[in-house]
Amino acid sequence: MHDLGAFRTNLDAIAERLATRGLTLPLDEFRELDKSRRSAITESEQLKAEQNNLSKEVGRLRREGVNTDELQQRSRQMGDRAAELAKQVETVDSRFREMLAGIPNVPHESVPTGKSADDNVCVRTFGEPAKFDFEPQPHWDLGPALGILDFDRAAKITGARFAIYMGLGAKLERALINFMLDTHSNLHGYTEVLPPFVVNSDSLYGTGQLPKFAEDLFKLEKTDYWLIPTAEVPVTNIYRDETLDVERLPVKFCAYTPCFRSEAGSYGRDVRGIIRQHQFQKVELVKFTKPEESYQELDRLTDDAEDILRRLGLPFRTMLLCTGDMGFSSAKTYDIEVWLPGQNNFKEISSCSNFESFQARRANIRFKGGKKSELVHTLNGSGLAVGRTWVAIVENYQQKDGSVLVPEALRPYLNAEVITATAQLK
RNA sequence: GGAGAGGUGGCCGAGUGGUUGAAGGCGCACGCUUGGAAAGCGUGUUUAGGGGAAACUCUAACGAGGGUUCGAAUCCCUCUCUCUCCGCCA
Repeated sequence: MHDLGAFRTNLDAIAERLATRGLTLPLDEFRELDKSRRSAITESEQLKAEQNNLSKEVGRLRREGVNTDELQQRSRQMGDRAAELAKQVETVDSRFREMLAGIPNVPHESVPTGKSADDNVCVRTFGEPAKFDFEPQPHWDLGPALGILDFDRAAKITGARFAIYMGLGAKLERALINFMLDTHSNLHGYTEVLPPFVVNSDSLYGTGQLPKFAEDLFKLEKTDYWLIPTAEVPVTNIYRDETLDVERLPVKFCAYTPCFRSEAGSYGRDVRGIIRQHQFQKVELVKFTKPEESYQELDRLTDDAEDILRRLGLPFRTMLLCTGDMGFSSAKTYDIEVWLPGQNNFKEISSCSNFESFQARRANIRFKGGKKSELVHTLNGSGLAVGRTWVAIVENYQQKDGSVLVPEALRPYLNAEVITATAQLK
């Protein structure tokens, strides 16, 4: 959500920046709406002020025993007209807010202009794609063969885009969660939180999923509850409608949660394997910072996420997203893409964004140092998507016989050095 | 799920339908006082929106939303949240 005042005064400059996202603002309509909104407000408030005065007059006269029938009637008529106008204000105002709420964040000046993912800029790489003296298999072949992944039975108990992890497959997922949480909380200074996995509409509005992206979410019937699509929602909303003491900033949280996404509109994309599931696990990093520190904190957050991949010895590249490829609420985003030999390609495993005050304004999260309170900047990034990390390990550490070597850093968590075929699934 | 109690400013806590945006207290800020501090005294201390260069001014907000009334923190209805007891339950 944009700031109305700033939006109004810098309309042309903002429109220009938004154009780089491929968005054309209806400037005339906006100005027209703004004008009618303000004149409606002025008119109805003036009327209301008059009516308030009349009411006071009535009160005074009645205490003196004067008959006020006529005055009361006038006041009533005035009140009715004021209410009518107030309704008009409400109509214009809600149309205005709707419009404002539907406008994405303005890209930071350091974001490259571009139309699609093709225009993203690689800012660094780590490691070299491993060379195999055999044909590396995709995880959807390796997993079932090892008896650690079962798609068919998952489809039976639930449906498409669900999976069962078995044996060391399940343990690997759990080991990764623990490894990531330990690394972030013990080494990177994040406070671990375990939030609700179900949230209300206000929270989704606060982080920007609602009202625009309801179709991407699962809603619980007959309630105002939704399954979270990411830990970003409950964790960012921890401080909704609160003012933090400036001394506490930056606040850094890491959280493990399952995530649920309807994946409406992604039919045919990543249909094989566990790359794109309705339910997946993620460890998320969330920060609340002072405005002047948010970009430095974004770089650190991205580095914290990358650190997980470095420790696991997984090759990756970090992409700075161009204006056309960024998410709705973001002002700047880095995607970390891990190398997947089974698909001979890089695949997004983390998305680290600075939302500046865009979410904070919607969620009303402030900080106070001096006299005046100010909106915080919010940031988040995956640290990392656990399912895709699982895939990266299985595919990068696969051996000729179909077994999977366990990365050094993970062995204390898994109590195994190699994942070999077992008869877990039959 | 059943029964009861309650949601007022940063906090505590008043509030007979009518100059109550809200007494009083605490806290906080500034000033006076002091060698310095404490105490004391004085002033100030919500947010959002409209108008204004500014001083300032108007509107709205006492959990949320409706209603009654010339006028609602105060009366009525619905919802919601918190607490206590009972039931059920991991």
